Amino acid sequence: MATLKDVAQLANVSMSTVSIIVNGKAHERSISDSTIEKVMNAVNELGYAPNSNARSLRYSQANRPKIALYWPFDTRTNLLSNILTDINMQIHKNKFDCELIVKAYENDYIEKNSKEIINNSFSGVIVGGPSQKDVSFLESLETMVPIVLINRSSEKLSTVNVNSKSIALMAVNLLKQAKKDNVSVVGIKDTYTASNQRTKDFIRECKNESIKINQKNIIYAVNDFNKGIDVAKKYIMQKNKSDTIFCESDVIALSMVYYFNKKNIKIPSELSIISIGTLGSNFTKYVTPSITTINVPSDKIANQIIKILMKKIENKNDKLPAHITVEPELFVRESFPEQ
Amino acid sequence: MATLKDVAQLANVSMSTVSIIVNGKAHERSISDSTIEKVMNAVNELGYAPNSNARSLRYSQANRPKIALYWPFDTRTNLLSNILTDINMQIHKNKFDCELIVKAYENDYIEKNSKEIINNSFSGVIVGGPSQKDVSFLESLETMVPIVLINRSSEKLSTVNVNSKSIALMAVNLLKQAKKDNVSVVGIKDTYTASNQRTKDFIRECKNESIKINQKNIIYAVNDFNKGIDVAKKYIMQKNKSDTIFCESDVIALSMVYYFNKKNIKIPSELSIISIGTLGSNFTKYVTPSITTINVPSDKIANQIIKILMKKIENKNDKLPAHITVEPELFVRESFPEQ
DNA sequence: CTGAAAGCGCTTACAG
DNA sequence: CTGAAAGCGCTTACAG
Repeated sequence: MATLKDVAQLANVSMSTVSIIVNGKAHERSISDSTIEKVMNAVNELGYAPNSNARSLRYSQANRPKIALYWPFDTRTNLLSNILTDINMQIHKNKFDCELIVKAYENDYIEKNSKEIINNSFSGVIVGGPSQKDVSFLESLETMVPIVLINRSSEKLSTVNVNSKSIALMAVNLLKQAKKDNVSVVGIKDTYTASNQRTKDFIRECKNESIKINQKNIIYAVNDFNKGIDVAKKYIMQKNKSDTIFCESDVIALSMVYYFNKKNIKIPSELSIISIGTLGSNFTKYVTPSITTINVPSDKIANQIIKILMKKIENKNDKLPAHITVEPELFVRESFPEQ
Repeated sequence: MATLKDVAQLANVSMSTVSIIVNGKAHERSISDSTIEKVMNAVNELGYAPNSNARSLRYSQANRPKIALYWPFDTRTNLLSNILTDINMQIHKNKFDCELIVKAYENDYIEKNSKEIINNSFSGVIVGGPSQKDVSFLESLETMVPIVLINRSSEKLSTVNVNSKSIALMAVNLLKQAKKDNVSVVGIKDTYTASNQRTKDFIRECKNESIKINQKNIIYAVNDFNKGIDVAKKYIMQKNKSDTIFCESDVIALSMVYYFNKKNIKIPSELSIISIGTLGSNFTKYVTPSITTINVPSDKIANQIIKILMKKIENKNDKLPAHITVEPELFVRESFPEQ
């Protein structure tokens, strides 16, 4: 990478002159046109780009903490988009004077980013959507930088999780109130995480309350907007199907409901649906029928993440990982019968 | 802000020692426990935080271009969330080795951020959702840094816009094919922008094609998920209502359709609906009935933004603002009668 | 109109 | 076990 010095040498002028020209102050400082030309030629020849770190250092620019949000780069449709928006808002609300840097990473390969994490380039790191492998890697890192995982568990790193058991209990309560004792389940197929914790918790709580779930009535699907169609088809083909579906993701539930409408299956009279919500509650509120969801509250998650980081950045001695659990939010709507 | 030097002085040790300890290498370098304690006390007393610019400079860390995305901090539900996700993806796809920094700003007050923009702290700046005032301010800035505005027009700054006229033409074509010659319009009420360009364009094109729009059949509403309810109520109360609605935002269209369903107004046989789509096409695809939308393609917009910035960062001489127009995408669905 | 020098805050190779 | 010094790349006040 060419530096100011290189440019100065090539153009046969001093570094000051180059600096002035590169910063667009040539005329203000009445640099001669010939010098400007010489310098700009050198700049282009060398492909010079100023080093922003040096610049910022020189400017003694407010040394704001830098927070990095690592984000699997192919994530578009889930919780993470909301969380990013909410992190942005919470930084503002908490008047946290920091710089938020969004870094895409590839699942299973967050180690490629290890150098910048260890180097303490950041004052805090938030990791969304890590695989098991990514989590293990991050845990192995010898770094002072506080790392917060979103919806993952770890002994060593801080975590903010939605309370998976609460989700299960909320769902089970709804079932009990409506006297539903037999449920079909739609779970998410995920390559990168030992996912399905929420579905597992739900299944366990159902057992506790003697709500029946036939193994054959559990359908797994990729968390994709279109997959609800397949899921609905599979559901319809089931023998001994239950009249109730618990769905791990509203992303799937949307198209599922659409297909049931098409097939004239009446919701909720013939079929009741509860879904976990990750999209933000507005997206399931105005479909017909509106979908009863137990929502993962991205705003609360973002808020807790920011609080943890602010605290740990404030107090370096606070080395213990924080583990915060956030409660889900129930939205009772038309897809599930009123008690 | 305390520096390493301050800590060293207070702890009565050299800067090297402080640096080693602060970086967690105390044991590896066998620093005595008493020294560690002295230093950590000083660190805490002064609230020392390392200057990451100096650090990065010292590490000669890859001097990646920094791209700042300015974003009105209260924006949650519209296009911008998608664009951020897409910018992230496009950076990856284009193998653009840069740092993406997300900065929240308050509409009408982007000037608060002017210093960091002028300083060349960034190699490129993307601005989403600026008000007229913000645009004027940015235009007045004497800076070498390329600035790209999303969906705004400017002579001086680069812009990436969805082709508003194409949207209008697509909508008008649908109307003509379906022999609709009388339309109601739902427009967005926006505090910060001379918005409604799209609605204006649509109205103009309708005139060109002799499609009637009664002034009384134009309803304005804030772009909020719940506002479709009010809009639908107002529509229902209209005298001489048309049997077709053109809606400027799918955010509004969702709840509007929901309310029409409730009131048993049959779509599309009694009432046809076309909406501009900003949410991403999946969100209007699986509501019942699915909504015909003309979508603002956030992926294409993001792609163009990144291309402009890559080009301008590559070639400093390229000072002329780029003006890129991106074509909308039509999704014909159930809310509008098949031709 | 242009240059030499100081210094932003940090880390590391080296010396002791 | 700890310190003095060099240097990362830049900008600016000063000198001429």
